[in-house]
Amino acid sequence: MARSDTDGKPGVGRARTITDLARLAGVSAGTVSRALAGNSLVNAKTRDRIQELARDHGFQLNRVASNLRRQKTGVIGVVIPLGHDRRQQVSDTFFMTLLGHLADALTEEGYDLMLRRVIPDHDGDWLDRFIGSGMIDGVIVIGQSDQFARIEEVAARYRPMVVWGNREPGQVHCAVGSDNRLGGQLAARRLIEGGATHLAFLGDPEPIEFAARYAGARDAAEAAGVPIDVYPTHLSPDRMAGEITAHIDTIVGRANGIFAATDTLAVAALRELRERGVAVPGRMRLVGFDDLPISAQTMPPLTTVHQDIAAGARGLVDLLLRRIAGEDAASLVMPPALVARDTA
Amino acid sequence: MARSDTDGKPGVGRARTITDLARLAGVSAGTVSRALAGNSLVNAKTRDRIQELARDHGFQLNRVASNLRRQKTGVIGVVIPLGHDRRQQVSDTFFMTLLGHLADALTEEGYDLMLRRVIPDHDGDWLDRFIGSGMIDGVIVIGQSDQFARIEEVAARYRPMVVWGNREPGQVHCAVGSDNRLGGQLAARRLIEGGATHLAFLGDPEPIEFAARYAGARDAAEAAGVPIDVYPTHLSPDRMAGEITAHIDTIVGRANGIFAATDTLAVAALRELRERGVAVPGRMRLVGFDDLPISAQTMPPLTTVHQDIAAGARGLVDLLLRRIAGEDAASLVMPPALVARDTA
DNA sequence: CGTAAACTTGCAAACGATTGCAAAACGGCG
DNA sequence: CGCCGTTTTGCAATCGTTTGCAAGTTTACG
Repeated sequence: MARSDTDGKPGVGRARTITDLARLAGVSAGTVSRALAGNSLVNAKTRDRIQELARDHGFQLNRVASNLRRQKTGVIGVVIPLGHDRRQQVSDTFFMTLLGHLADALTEEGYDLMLRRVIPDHDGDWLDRFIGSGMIDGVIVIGQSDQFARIEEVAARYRPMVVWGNREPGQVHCAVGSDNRLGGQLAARRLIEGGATHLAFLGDPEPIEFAARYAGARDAAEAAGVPIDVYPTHLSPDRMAGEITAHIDTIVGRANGIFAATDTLAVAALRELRERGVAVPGRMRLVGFDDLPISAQTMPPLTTVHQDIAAGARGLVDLLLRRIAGEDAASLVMPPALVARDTA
Repeated sequence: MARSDTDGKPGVGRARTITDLARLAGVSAGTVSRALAGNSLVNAKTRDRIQELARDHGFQLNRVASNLRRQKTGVIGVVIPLGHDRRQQVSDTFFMTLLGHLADALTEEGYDLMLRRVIPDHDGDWLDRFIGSGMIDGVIVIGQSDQFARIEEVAARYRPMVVWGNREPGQVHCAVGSDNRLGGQLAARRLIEGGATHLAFLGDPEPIEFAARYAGARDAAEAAGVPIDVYPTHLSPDRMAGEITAHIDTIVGRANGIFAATDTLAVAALRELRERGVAVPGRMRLVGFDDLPISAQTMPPLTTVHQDIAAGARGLVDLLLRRIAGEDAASLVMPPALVARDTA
């Protein structure tokens, strides 16, 4: 890679390596390294002189070499496993928002973020490969997808890992997530208290998080002696719309309360209902899950179960850093909260 | 880091370095390296034997060492500069969606993605520091923010960089983005053709992309002899709501057509209007920009200017890879398209 | 002025993989 | 069996920093 020698300030070439800088300063490479690190072992005057020299020559430490030598990278891996047919998950608003907050929290702590999207079906080794690369100091897994078993297996021998998702009794891996079951209970209870006598669960009950939401809703429904039906619906934008359209007439015929596994689904359902002239919440009550930014903007504003995404991100980062430090941090389950707006 | 020697298959320890593997196979490290790389210089039988050994011992190549030696990392940096008071940009839906598609496109090409969020005001050296770290083979800058000059300066000496944003005449850096000015024209023309006689531009006209959208709208407004006022509004969720509430009464009093710089703003405005009982599009016409997934879900569905985000991401990646390969790829300006829904 | 203690510096060995070059092994053929 | 041309392999240098250790330089103080 050719590089002009006359960039930067006039008459001042760029210094590429610490050795270049050492030559310029008339000291050894070791001293330069210590000077740049602010190591107190080096004479204050020399240190300042070298740091100034580094600035003047636009010197940037080669972090790859540094990482190799120190066996630490200052990079946290964030991996999103895409289970079967959940292709679009990466652009799912919830995950994207979580990712944004993760970026914020990690930046705050001086870490870089390496994002990797994997399809476990194509690459059974996805977690080991990431961890073994030596490029990251720890890993955050966003969503358990259908990889619960593999995550457990890896967790048994690799400490610096935390997972966004559900916590099962007796599970090994450190997870951060909402109490999905409780959230489901809150949602269903709200619908029932508002007068709903027949519930519909809108969403794919396969993924473990959604399964928990459904289980919670069923808890509440059974306690109140109210029936609840499942209407499986995918999250990917291309399939979602059609599936909801297909479901909605049946739902309107049978139920008077909908619990959507996600606000994304709830918003779409709300639109379908209003297009058909079904009064919300008059004729049909509706509760979502997530409390995305859009949810306050619908007409009428959506009643939903709030997850504090920013707090979740901070929790993930906090636990991970503690595990990197060797501490044996435990899982974190965050209580969801019902946000009562106007759809239920 | 202590590591048990009995992980994996029974009786089979883990091999950490290529040298471990070499010892096990009874060959030299060089041969193992070549075998794993599938290099034809090594005997086919030896190669297979070594690869099997690697599998059995759960061997993972240390990519940090490999990167250092090869002077290539297989990682692309994605950096989001947050200009003054655009703190929340990272969680802005548009950027998040773009990021998701970038992750897809880069994964497709076998690259990893390193995400970095920077605040240029706090760190004037943000671009050089990222580039000089040696950790990335190229960089994608998401949004020019108020850093146009610095990006230009860096582009003059660093090739593998592409930027999402506006293209100015004579600009050095390689950009991919929509023709914002044309988009603005489309929006304003639509409002005017629908009968609007006084326009309002909702959004911060400072960032260069938004400035271009406003300029386009003014082109169309002037051509039609229609006045257009600017109502500066920030994008960060905490400030946005209040500012829009403050603006909306004035707007309703003076104008009958709103061009919002972003769908996010449009959706919020739509809500305010409906809350006040202002008929849309009857009394007030409204056009947004971006065509986010939500925009089709509002009531009534939002008329907006569509940007093909997925295509943009592919364009960014494609151009970057060509530049990494040494080609001198030029900027890409994508035509926006008006999506006529029901608000104008 | 001598000596011990306290600072500074340089040297050289890592970190783990890749690769040019030379040596060794192999196969074919006269 | 000897020689030559191919394959295969090993050796050792290299990528750029960091850091333990030893050597060199000051400083302090009796």
